[in-house]
Amino acid sequence: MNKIQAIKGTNDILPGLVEMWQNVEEVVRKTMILYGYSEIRTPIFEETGLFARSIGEDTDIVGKEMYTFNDMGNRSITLRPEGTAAVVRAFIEHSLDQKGLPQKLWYMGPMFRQERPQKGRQRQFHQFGVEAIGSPSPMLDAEVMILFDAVCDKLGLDNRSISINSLGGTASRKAYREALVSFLDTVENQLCENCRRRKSTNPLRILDCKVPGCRDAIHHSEDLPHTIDYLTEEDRNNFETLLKFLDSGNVTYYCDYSLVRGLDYYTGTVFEMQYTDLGAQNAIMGGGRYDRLLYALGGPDLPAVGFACGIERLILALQNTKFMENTVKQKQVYIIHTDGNLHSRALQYLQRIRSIGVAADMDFLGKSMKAQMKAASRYGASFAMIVEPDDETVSVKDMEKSEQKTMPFNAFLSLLEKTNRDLNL
RNA sequence: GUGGAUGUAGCUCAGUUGGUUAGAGCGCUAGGUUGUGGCCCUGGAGGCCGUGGGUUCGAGUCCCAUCAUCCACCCCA
Repeated sequence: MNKIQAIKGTNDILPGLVEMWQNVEEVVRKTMILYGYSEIRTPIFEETGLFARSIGEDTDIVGKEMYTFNDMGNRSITLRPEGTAAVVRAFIEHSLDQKGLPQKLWYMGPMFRQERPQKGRQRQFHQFGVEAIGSPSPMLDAEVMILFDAVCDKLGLDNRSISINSLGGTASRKAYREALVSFLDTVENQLCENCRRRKSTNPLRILDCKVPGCRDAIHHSEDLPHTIDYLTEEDRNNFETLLKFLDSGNVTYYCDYSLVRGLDYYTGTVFEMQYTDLGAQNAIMGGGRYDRLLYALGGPDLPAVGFACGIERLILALQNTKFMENTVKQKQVYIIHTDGNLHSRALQYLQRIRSIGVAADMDFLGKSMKAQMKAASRYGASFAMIVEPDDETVSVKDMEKSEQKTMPFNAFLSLLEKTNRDLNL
C-alpha cells in the first residue's frame, strides 16, 4: 500500500498511445492554421472569481467540481475547469480587440474537474477549442462548426452528427423560460424528484433529463413549448441563416429543440456532438454563442462564439477507426556491434546516420549478435547495419527482404541519403 | 456525494467443497544455431494473491474493515 500511484482520475499516456495523441494534435494545429485561427496559451490556474463569474455560481462545475486552494498570499486559486473563461480574460487584459475584429483564437491543454471518474471522464482531461470573438454574424457560428467538422473529417471520424439549437438572446430566453415553467407546472406530478427541484433552479436542464418517465412526460407532450417559437425575429433569422450556411458547408446536423447547455454564459446558438459507443459520457464537443460574457467580465461588449472538444473522448471514438492503425513508419537503421573494439566506430556511424536525418539506434547492453538482431527487428528497422572489423566496412541487412550486402560505410550512407530524397519527393 | 462490479506475474486471466512449494498464455531474458530477427524447441527471471484484521490445525479461497480501479447516477468535454 506504499506504492505511489497516479492521482485518482489522472492517467499516464504511454508510448503506443501517445503517437495517437500526437496525430490528433497535428491535425488540430494544421486545421487551425488553415482556418485562420491563432493559438493562445493561458495559465493552468486562475483567480477563482474568474470561473465563478463566467461559468456561473449555480453550476455544478463551480459549486462542487473545482480544484480550489489558497496560495501563500492567501489568494483563492483554481485549476481551470474549462478554457473559455481564461481566453476571454486574456483577451480583455491585453485589449486584443485593438488588433482588429474578429479575433479568432484556439487553445489546447489540460483541464481539471473533481468528479467521480468513469468512462470518458477524468479529473485531469484535455480539450482543444476555439473562441471567435467580435462578430454577431451566424457566418462565424457556421465557421467554427465547419472547422470542427473538418477536423473530424481528417481524423476519419464517421457516423457523426452535430445537434444544434438556439436559446436566443436574453429577451427570447426569458420568454421561453416562463413558458416552460408554466408547462412544467401541468406535468409536475410526472417529473422525477430531481427535475421538480430543478424547475425552480434551472428549468432548461429538465429538457435533457434522462429518466424515462420524465422524458415521456415532457417530450411526448403536444404542449411542450419549443425554444424556436420564443425567439425574437432577429434571433430566429440568425438561426435560420446559420442552418443555411451549414447546409452549404456540407455539415451534417439536426435540430434538437431540447438541447440546452450547462454553462450559464451561453446565449443564442448552442450545439454539441455526441458519439455512440462511448458509454454515458458521449458528448465529444460542445459549444455555442456567449454574447454577454465579455461585457460581464468587464471587457468590451463584444459577441463571441466557440466550442470545446474533449480529446480523451475523441480518441475513444477514434479507437474503432482506421486512424488508429495509422502508425508512422519511418525508415530506420539499427546498428549492430559485438566487438568491444568497435564501439567508438559504432557510435560515430550512429551519429553520422542521424545527422543526415535518418532515425537510427543501437545496442547499449553488449548483447549477443542474435539479441541485437532481435532488437533491430523489434525496433522496426528497415536495415540492420553490422559494424565489421575491417576499416570503414559494414554489412547491411535489409530486414524485410532478408538480404545482406557488405559495403563501405560511406556507400551505405549515400544510399540512405538517396532514399531519403526519394521519399521526400 | 450515492450505487454496482472487480483486485492473483509487466499484460490478459485460471486457481475445485478451505489442504503441501500458487499456475497458463503473451511479453522479457538466455540458449538450441561459431557472428544474423520473425517460425519452432528448451531453460531462466519475475508474486507479501491490493492492504489490515478475524475465523480455522491450516486462508489466494470464508467473514469484516479499508484502499484502489472500472462502470453507472448527478453533471459535463
